[in-house]
Amino acid sequence: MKSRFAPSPTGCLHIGGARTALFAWAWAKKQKGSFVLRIEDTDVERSTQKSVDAILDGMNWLGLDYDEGPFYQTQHFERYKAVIRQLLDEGKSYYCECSKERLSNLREELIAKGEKAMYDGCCRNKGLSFDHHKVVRFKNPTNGVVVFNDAVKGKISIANKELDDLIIARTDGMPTYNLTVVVDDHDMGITHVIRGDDHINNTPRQINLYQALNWNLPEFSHLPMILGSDGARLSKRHGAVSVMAYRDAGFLPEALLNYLVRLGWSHGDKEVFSLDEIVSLFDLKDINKAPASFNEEKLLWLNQEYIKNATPEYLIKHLEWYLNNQEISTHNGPALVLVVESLQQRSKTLLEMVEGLKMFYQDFDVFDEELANKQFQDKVPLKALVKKLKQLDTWKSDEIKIIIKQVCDELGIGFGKVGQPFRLALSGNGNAGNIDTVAELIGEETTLKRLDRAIKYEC
RNA sequence: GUCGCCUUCGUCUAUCGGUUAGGACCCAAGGUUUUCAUCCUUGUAAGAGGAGUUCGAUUCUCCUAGGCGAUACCA
Repeated sequence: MKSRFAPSPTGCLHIGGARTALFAWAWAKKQKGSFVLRIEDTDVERSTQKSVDAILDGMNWLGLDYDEGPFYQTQHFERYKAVIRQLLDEGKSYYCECSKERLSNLREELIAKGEKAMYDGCCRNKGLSFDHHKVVRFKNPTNGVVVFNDAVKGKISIANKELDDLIIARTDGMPTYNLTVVVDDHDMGITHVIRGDDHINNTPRQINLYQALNWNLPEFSHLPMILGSDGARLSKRHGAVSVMAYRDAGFLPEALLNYLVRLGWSHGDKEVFSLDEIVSLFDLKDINKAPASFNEEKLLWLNQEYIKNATPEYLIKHLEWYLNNQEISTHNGPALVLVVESLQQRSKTLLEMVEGLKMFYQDFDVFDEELANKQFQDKVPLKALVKKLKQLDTWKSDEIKIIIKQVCDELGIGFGKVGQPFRLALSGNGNAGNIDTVAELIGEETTLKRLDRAIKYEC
């Protein structure tokens, strides 16, 4: 058994492509088969090396490892030419000299008449010979019905009269998509073609090609599309569509993968799947037929679940990228493991976590004005706090907590009246966890320094 | 326009003819908590519409509507 992911390098790896890759990958792993990565770069006009790299990076970040490839279609030109030659020799294809103008006029005419825009077979029986201005068209059967059993959609049938003679080689000799997929899927021994359902309409054409070549058909699985929140096909205007943009936004790859696998697939009521569980539980028969809308809130929830349950060490591994990016050094400060631990329950993304850990390693310039004017109005609690903290022997969170309580008791005020300004004094923005833990981690010197600054703050 | 595919809470989904139609996200309320967050409890909310088939349809069939896709010398 062998499946493949076959993106065209005309942009980065996007959400939809990643899910297609994930499903093809999961099915191959589940079947103990092989997963192939094939770059479909026959459109040399639009394909770029940058896109190839972006796709590879995305696959790598997601952890979708391939057993074979990456293969590049541009390296298979000779093979495609040979197949086209064979089709021509066997009378299953022909040269066509119709100009693009004639074709577009024809299209307009047909549409105006309310008919389906198709090539009219003008050159089909002309017996034209090779020349550099001609394309090669495949003689699609003119009658009968192509029927195939899609593993997710079920039985699909399209009449041959709805299909025209498709171009398999351009005027410059370059083969086109429908020919190259068939040739490569056959040559590589792909048994399961798993792709987006925008390819359903191409499938009967490809099946006709398989048959003309006397090749065995693979099994087809057409995945429903991923839509944006407005029901339109997911695109840039819905926000981030690139996989790497989610990395940049602080998502863990397994959270994204978990979210993606649940888009169009389910296993009872189970929501959280480890990579191993995805592989062992995945089944093509559980894939939905209907398109699904991308919902970032649920992704965020999953990401938080993963952050909460990960080990600090694992998070640090991922955090390093953001830390380097923002040039944050964590060497002069509390142990990163402890800081990360203190932030795990309160970070939806790694980016939030980075924001939260800054206060332990960097000083801030100003207090949040609105909060400071409120919290630092009354300096008495802070002054009392400082006085007592200075007398502390061991700088430990439980000791600090006791002191805060003492201040509360002495002044006859609630914990919030002391804890809140204390929190703001240390963080600058009020975003911090257990204040005693934070104070312990931040250290005596810095804590007292920041408290002093808070006391001097002029409302 | 034509062809194809699709249609359960706002969103992701369960249900393989008989259920008070279940779970998750979101939202709301309450509890725990030193704010927030976490955690716990509870709540709101769905079978596109219409015909059949059947003792019984969310589930099977057909029609309509809507959505998406394809109609490229893109993939």
